[in-house]
Amino acid sequence: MNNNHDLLIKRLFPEELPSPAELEKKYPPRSLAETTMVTRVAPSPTGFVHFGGLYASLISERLAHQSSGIFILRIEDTDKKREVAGTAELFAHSLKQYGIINDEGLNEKSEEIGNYGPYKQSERSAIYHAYIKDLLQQGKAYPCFATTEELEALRNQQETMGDRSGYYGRFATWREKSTEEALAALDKGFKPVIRLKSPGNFQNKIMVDDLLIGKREMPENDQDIVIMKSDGLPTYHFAHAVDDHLMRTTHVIRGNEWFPSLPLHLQLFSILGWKAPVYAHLAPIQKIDNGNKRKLSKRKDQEADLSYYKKAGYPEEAVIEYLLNLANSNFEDWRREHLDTDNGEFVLSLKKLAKSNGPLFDLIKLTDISKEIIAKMNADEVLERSLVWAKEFDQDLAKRLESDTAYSRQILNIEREGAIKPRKDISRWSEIGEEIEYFYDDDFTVEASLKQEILNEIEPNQAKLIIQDFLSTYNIEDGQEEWFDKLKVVAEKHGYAGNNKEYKASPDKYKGQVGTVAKLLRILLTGRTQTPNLCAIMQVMGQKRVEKRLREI
RNA sequence: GGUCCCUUCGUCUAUCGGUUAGGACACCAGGUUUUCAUCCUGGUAAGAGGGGUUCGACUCCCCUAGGGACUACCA
Repeated sequence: MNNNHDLLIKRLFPEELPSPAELEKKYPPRSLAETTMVTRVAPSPTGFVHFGGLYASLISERLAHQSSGIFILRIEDTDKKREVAGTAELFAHSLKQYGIINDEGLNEKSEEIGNYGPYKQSERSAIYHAYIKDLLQQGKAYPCFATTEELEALRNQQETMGDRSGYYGRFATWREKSTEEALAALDKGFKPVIRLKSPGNFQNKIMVDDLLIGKREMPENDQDIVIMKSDGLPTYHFAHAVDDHLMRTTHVIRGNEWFPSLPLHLQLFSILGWKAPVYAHLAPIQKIDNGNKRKLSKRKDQEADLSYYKKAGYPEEAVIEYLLNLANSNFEDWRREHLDTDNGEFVLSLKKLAKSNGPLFDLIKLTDISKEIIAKMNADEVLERSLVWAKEFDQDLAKRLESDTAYSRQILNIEREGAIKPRKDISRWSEIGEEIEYFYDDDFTVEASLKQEILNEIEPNQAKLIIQDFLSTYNIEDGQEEWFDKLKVVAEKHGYAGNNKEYKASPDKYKGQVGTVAKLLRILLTGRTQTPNLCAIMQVMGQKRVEKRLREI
């Protein structure tokens, strides 16, 4: 009997495996202070980076580094069916782009760093097998040859009978099978999964503790869950326990979809004889759909995919600040008091993390934050970053920006550097193209209808005279005040009030007010009715261009 | 069905038994500006419902309702 049991284990794991003791030695406890946190983010590489993944990464990284700790990127690629090649690299790269630096695991150069690796679960098979073999030897796990069909049938039966579904208790038939039966199944070429022989009782209540949710009572786990799939790879649950123990993770920060598995995970740690990490289960970012909230979903919501923000051209720090805002609502107070401080200096508090069931994603708030952030940038930065964006997503804009970078820089600097109130009208790089369009001559036109609109307000011949008079005194060097004074003189000469108050006081005395004259210039120069400061625009455009456009009347 | 979580302005949230329930975004109105974007001032707007406990409840307890998660050889 005993011999057969050994034989079974040998047939299951013929390879040479390290012992648990050796692994303990190879991955020793980190010599860190009590308060230091070791955190990790553990995405599964299924083709894209989820917005929520960035959120969890941000929180984990900040907490680790605020405590002089370690932040790890581990790749959970145990589901070979869903894996999409290159996602691990994409994740590492994205983290880096958003300024989230991991100390261990895959870095943005696709190198693995750190002494607690490998950090890809598919490369850790020997480690998982070592522990599974050990559990098998101790009789705490067993092979199960139940087929998918059998399990399906079991589920159906349980459902109709009103039983809890799952592989547990009297339903866990392979738990009771003899070693010989297992060997026979093996002989027939069947590939088993390995199940945990759960010592739990569903009737027992255990206390679980979560940093965000608090202490809660939950039933003990009695499910003989699969710890190793028939392809030899571990399931999430088992890999989590092994990896977070061996990597010496102190705090597991993850989505609260895992909260129901907590009794199971605690049981795994206990069976393996390890101290469980501290858990913090994060509420997922949600979206409203037909009046109901639901998690952001890759399939339905483009904003679930991080690449959406890149393509739309939101600056990375805007996304980060939005996320910080969701994480700690006092972030915006901090931001008001520290206008120019890097958000890295904000101290993130785990305690202040919302306990709600998940905030709704708010694109408008992101936009607002983004406008503030871009407004603070200088022209060089705006040029450089919009150019980087344009090269990837808008070739025409890139060409335009590069055609005369000094000119582009001047355009982007209008009402920016040195301005008391810098413009806050750009929220994403994708808006720059339209914003600066009219400064370039290649396809500049004034729509006929627009021209007509102003010529209905100012009679055409008079408009010509106004332009003539204006150009006769206009000097490109004129500052704001001089410029406007001259405009007023011209306006008044032609029967327009010099300011709105005068006009309003006696509208009958005037044909209009100086704003109407400005509108004439604005339309001829830019082809639109709303632009930044006209004087500044003209200075940037230059004497020749201004004259040419104004004479196009 | 079972287990568990959640519920304050439209949205994100503050309040940790005594507040005119505060802020931010959004929205509306007024003001400043040559237009717009700003900026300034003001405004609309909230404790799911019902029971307790208490001198007093958004806050503590219970019930109901609504929403969410999990219930795989997916994570």
